[in-house]
Amino acid sequence: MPERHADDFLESLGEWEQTFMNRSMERLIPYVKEQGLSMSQVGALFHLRRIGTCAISDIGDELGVTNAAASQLLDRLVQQGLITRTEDPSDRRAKRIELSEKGELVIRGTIKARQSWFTALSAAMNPKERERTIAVMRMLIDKTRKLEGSKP
Amino acid sequence: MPERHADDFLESLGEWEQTFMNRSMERLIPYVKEQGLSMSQVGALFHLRRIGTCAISDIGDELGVTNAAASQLLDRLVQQGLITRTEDPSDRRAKRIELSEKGELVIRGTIKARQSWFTALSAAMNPKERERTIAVMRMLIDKTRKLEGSKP
DNA sequence: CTATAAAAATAAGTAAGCTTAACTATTCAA
DNA sequence: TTGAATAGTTAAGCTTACTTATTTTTATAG
Repeated sequence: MPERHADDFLESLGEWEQTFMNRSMERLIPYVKEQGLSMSQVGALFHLRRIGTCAISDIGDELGVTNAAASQLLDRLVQQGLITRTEDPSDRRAKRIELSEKGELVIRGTIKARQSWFTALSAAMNPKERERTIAVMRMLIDKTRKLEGSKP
Repeated sequence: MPERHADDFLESLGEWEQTFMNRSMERLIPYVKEQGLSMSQVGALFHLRRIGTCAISDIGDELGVTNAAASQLLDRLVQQGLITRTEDPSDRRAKRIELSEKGELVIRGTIKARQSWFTALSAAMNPKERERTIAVMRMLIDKTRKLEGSKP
């Protein structure tokens, strides 16, 4: 009955998602707050990091908002020195949005905050368990990236 | 060199987190938008579901905001029929905040949206791989729940 | 060269989400 | 029973995050 296996798979993955998110958010929320940022801003920084240097409208598309909204959001990030906004030399109508060094540091900080509980989890496992987990994680990462419509 | 293993563990878990989040957000963002909700509101609903029936101030603590802010946020959710706010019979100063049926449905919808890519992932795996994944996930869930300061 | 399209910025207006401060209602302890 | 503490709401004011509509600059097709 492979059906059963498939259901168990969805269930355990879903439950893991819940557990994972709860743990990660626990530290992320106060960290973002103390950095004086909003969740939207952090979200935008992450999208930017993922898609790399891009135009204003790309961020808007990504976040599902109008270009006007994206322009304003990014403007606030420029003011905080988290991104740079330069003219695209190949099309002077467009702007190139890029993470600044400070922005990269903030992202690293949020990742660190989110993942701060990883070490405790690691410590609660023996080498064999860690090894099995690494193998499964790598497989999942690989398979997920190969899914249709996958982003780089 | 157990050090090496531990590093690999943190790295693969971190990378999985990134991949996972990207995938989950991709569908969550448009879903939340079309429901006419904000990310904050969805976040509040999830906290409420996790901690169960509670007081206004509990939500405030959870989200790291003042009671006034929590009161206003919850008021908007009451207006949308997503939660109920009733007087606590044992202490009439306090209110009992509870998810409504509609709120529960919205939560299920966001979970479904977030996890919509799970089936494609499952399909990309063979039974043996799924089995190994289930075992690892269950172990991770179990160990994470046992971490110090774990929430119910 | 001109008309049109495209990218971004700006203006004006709205709602959400936050703060502090003041206020109401209730509980509880001296 | 009075007085302090607690739970929540309300008011006023601010910023963020959005919208639509308009404007500016640049690119491109005819």
